[in-house]
Amino acid sequence: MLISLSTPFDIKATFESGQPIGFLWEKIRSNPDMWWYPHDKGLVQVFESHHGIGIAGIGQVKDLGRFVMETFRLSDNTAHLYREIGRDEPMKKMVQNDVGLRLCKVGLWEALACMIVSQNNNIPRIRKNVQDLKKFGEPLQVGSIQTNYFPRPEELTKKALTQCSLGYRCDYLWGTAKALAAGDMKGIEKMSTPDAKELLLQLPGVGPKVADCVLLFGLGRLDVFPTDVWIERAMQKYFHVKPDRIQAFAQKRWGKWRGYAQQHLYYWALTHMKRGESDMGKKKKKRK
DNA sequence: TTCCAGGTCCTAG
DNA sequence: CTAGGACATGGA
Repeated sequence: MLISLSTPFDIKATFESGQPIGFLWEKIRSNPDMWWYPHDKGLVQVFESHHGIGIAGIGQVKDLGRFVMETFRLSDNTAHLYREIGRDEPMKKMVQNDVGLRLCKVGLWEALACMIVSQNNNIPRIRKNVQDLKKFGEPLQVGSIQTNYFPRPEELTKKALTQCSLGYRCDYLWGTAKALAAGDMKGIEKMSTPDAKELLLQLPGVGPKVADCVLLFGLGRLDVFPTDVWIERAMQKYFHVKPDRIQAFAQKRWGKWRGYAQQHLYYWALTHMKRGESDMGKKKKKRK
């Protein structure tokens, strides 16, 4: 089964813009423009073809269409929403520069695991940590491809986690896995965004930033604006907004689509800004 | 050797 | 309630 997309889809921007999907999916070494992930009893592949973007189900993949629609949010009217959030500069140029950047949805647990691991960590290592976690999921063989499903919370053990070099995040992830296995997040999908956030904040290792990311990438809520160091720097540089004003500003300017605005701003910062670029003083660490 | 990385937690004031 | 440091790990 093969799906051909007509909407803009930039593989690199989508998978390498710091979203959980880019940490969870695997990239083929010989072809950096091909990515895959286990689904149902087979694999879903995304790749570049002569006609544009192709998405294929390899092996037994029952509901490929629905999975693809949900994961890549293909029913979002991006043309309309980009017009809305891109009314003025500089967001206009940021959105137009990355029109093919898809905001992707993964499972709640997968989003939690990725974002807990991401704190005070760098993107290449986050990816490595998340891929290491897959060693503890069920194996899957499709043709010559050998991979694993991402492990369910109840499949993890404390001992297994300590083998993933997660550092101090290990205890956070273990605590969160136990909470999910115990059903602590039950019903969160149907809750309002503020209520869902309050519930997420109960989990160990989940603060405001991780909670917002989980709301955005794991629950598909667009009415959040996750703010990390990059967003702070970019908001200061491009919008002259100080950290304590970011939330109010984003809500007023980009409204219910601010999750999309955030992702484009983040990717812009990632690809256009240097590390220390900002007029805000950075906090320094001291020796013990 | 020192600094940094899509932050959170804990403590002191 | 707010500010500041600790927290593991590995790459530059």
